[in-house]
Amino acid sequence: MRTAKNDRQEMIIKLIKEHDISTQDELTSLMKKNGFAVTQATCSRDIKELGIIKVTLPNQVSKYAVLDRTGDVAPGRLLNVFSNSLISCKSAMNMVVIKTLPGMAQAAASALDSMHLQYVVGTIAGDDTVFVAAPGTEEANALVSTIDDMMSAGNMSSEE
Amino acid sequence: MRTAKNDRQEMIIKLIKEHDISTQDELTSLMKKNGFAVTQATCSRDIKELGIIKVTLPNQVSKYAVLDRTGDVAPGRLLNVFSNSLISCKSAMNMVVIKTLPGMAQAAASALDSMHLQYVVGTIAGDDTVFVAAPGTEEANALVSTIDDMMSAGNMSSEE
DNA sequence: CATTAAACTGAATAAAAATACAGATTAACT
DNA sequence: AGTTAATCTGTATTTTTATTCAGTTTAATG
Repeated sequence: MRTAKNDRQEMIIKLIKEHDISTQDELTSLMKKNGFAVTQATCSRDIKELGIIKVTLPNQVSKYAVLDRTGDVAPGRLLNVFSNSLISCKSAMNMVVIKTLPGMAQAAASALDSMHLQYVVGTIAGDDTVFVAAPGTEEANALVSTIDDMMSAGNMSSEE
Repeated sequence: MRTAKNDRQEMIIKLIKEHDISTQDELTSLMKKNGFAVTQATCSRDIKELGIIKVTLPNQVSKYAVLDRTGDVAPGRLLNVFSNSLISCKSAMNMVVIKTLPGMAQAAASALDSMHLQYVVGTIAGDDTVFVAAPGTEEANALVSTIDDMMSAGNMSSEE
């Protein structure tokens, strides 16, 4: 069921994505302009529920940003989630192409990101494929080995 | 040169990585236990400088976390929304990998697209990463320069 | 050195965000 | 419907964070 709260939180996400908002009072005003009668207290609660964060940009100005929630997991679990959803891993020039179970690519990429592996310049995920950019062909090959190792490590089905 | 401030900020990062800290007062106490006589005001300033954020975990508990900025944040003052959402920009062979604030990649890619820059063959965006394909390595490097310029556009004085 | 400017920091305070409390609304069940 | 429990939200307040102001230290230059 679609509640008023759902609509409100959706609008909050929309506004935060579209505008540079740096205080909850600002957000509250914007919400009112968009037809949502809310107070700062409610915005505070919604922001907390939605896991929205306040980031400080390099120019020392801060603003709210919507954070995707896959990021903060314990390392062990991370490796597990990652390795269990992988199907294959190959390199193509300086790119590593990882195949995952359907719908797992986002989670796998996010897990990979938080491992901070050497040579990973960046990752992009679709539904069942992750692209990883490496500096060059050599590094991409090295990454494939590393990831292959993790795939076998994760099969030792012991949990935390 | 290694200043007292450097040491202090390094310790702050260390403590935040190792402990679950949810207020600056907590951090201040921990700092004191580790031999750094600081006040909450200084912690606040350091946290801001370091781009450290406060995240709300899925269980609704919040804590500070070090946001990975890949170390190479571009200097200078950022102007518009596009450049404000960029964190870093590197090339890897013929690819340009752009890191953005969480949730900003789509917007950044779309903004980039509408600029019709030379050499941009195509872009694809995840949550906080944009891949840009260029015809070759040279062109990718040129693109990085162009984007770096945009990131520091509007700075008052020369670089630090 | 001496002088001036810049960077840094603490104490006090202002600004912003989170929450206790109470009333209102909704849900679930009899 | 009536009852109870749970969820939700605004007001007022507390808690937390950012900043102002003034004093200090550090750095740069004559």
